[in-house]
Amino acid sequence: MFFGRQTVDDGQRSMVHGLSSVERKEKKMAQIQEKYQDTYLYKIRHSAAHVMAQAVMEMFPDGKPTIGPPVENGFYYDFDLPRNLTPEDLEQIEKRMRQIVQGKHEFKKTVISAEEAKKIFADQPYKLELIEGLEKGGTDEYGQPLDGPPEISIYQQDTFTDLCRGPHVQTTKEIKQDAFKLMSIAGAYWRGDEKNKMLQRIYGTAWESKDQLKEYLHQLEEAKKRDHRKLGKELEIFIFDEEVGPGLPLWLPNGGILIEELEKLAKEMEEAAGYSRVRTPNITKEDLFIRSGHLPYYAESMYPPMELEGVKYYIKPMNCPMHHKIFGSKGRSYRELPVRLAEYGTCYRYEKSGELFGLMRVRSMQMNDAHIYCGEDQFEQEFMGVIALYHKYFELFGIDKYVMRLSLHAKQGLGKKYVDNERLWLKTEDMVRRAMINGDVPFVEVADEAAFYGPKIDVQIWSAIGREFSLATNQVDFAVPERFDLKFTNKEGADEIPLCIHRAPLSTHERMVGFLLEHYAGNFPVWLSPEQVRVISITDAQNEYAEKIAKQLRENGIRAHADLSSQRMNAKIRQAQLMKVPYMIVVGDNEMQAEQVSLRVRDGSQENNIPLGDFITRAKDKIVRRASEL
RNA sequence: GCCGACGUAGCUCAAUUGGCAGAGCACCCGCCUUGUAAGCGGGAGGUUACGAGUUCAAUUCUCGUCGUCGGCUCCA
Repeated sequence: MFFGRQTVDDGQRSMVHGLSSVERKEKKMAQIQEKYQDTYLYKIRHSAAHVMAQAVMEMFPDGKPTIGPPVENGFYYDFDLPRNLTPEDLEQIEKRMRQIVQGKHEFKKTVISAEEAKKIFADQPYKLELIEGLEKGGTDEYGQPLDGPPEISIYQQDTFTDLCRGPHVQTTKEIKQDAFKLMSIAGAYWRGDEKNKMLQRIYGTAWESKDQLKEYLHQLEEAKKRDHRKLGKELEIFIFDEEVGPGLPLWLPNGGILIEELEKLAKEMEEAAGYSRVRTPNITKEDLFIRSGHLPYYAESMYPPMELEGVKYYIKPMNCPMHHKIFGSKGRSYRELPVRLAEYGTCYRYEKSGELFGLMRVRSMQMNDAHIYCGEDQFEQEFMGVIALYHKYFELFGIDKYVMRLSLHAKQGLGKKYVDNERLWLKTEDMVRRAMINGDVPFVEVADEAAFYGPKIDVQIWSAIGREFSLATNQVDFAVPERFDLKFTNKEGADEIPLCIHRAPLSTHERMVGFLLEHYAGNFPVWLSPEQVRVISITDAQNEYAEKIAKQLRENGIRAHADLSSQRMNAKIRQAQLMKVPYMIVVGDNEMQAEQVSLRVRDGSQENNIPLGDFITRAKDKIVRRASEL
């Protein structure tokens, strides 16, 4: 299991659906997520956060504590402190925490009134703000919305008192002094709002035993090995260059192959699913984005316009408006619906500098985009057709660690973040919800995550180091087609506005390749491997034979190179293994005389003296089937 | 964008309190001709990210710029 930090305390604003008859991983994940708050581990972590707060407040009596919840794998606490923390401070705090937990101090809960609470925390402005939230009943102590006014309680251990609803362990001694560790210092905005003051956050991890902690730290080390940024460099997939610019990846030849293979896959699948391919320009007049309504919502993350002869042009951050133009370029009958327009569109988004993250978050991207225009009666079938496509891809890649998230609007965002039409929001959200339930696809609902023009299903995945991303997306658009005056003639001969489904099952090339690198830890299946076969000669007496074999493989559509260097065979094999080449063909005098080859597979197994023709048949079969096995 | 840390050869990393910038791998040359994860020797490779400042002297200290990383915010 591997959750993003963000998802853990989402308990109140998310709901889980369609779990009854399905045995997928999401079910387990969702259940674990729901139950986390009832676990002993949760109490340990919550209590460790309080102990940490005590240690920090002893060090900085003038500091102001804010909130400190458990999160996945650990806990954090945010403070407003007179000076910035250093790594040395962290050591001190950790040392002091060990003393405190040894003290076997009891966690004592006291239920109090808002008035009493305000007295106790009179000199703690952040706590007062939380108490007011509790009093009004609008939000809990973490700022999450609540249904009614909750009971207000405090927890005390040793010298430290915190506003808290618990639960906690009995005494500090239950936090094993060798089973927790402070991990990092970070900045975090008060209440997660960038307009607020930036606080100092300390992240820690805590477990039931020393061994569990050790295991967790080991897992972190292992995860770093499959970080796509590290693998991307080692396997020569992509680079970033300072002079080219941040977030603008350069694809090396090996990366180019991955992209070509993904694109080939998408084209095959989309053709089979009845899509038509279109091509659209990378820049467009400002007018297009004014009409689409993107500009007010998106301007900040768009590259600034270039002005020529008094006309402003933007680099496109998305393809939809162009596809809308294609749909609207002629009269449409209900008979030709649904119209499915697909394009691997290249887009540019000016993500803030601090948001960039390897290939997972970039500024130039090639999107597996398509827009489906359909009537309302066709919606469910089309929407579920897209979900089916997702499942086909995920099965092919063996992706099972994901959550489908129904991203909804939030009432307070209407007219700001979201198109101001509550009726259509509720209607389309319900359409998606019903489609998912009818299709028996498990999903979670999360408020305030929709696109500005409609609800969507996002497929959430986690990078090797645990950061959460939307990989694929399937969105409903009930607003923009109207703005483009899109229509079709229905059976009754009247004009009707189509619904639009935006979808990107294979995400962007950037995020998909980043994800796949981590997913396979660089061990791509044969069809995706940039180099499928490396032919290794044992001495240079076989070089000519090796080259002949490589040529023959290439003529059969297999990506093969011969390693004719004068190194020892062992070194050549090592290099091929490090580059994670699935097949190594080894040829020495024996093979050359018998006109055969010896095969070493990436997993270490070997088969000696087989006819080349047999190997070619086998390799081609794996490639054509896009087999996951070697 | 915000808080913090970091930036040394193509890559991974060294360099005691400021005192001539090093190693392994990769690369080039030579030797070796080898049976399933590193054969041996030699050579070349650096304006220590960039720009200022302090100092007799700066990779080392200070400031700025750029970039990367851990988070926050935001997101395909």
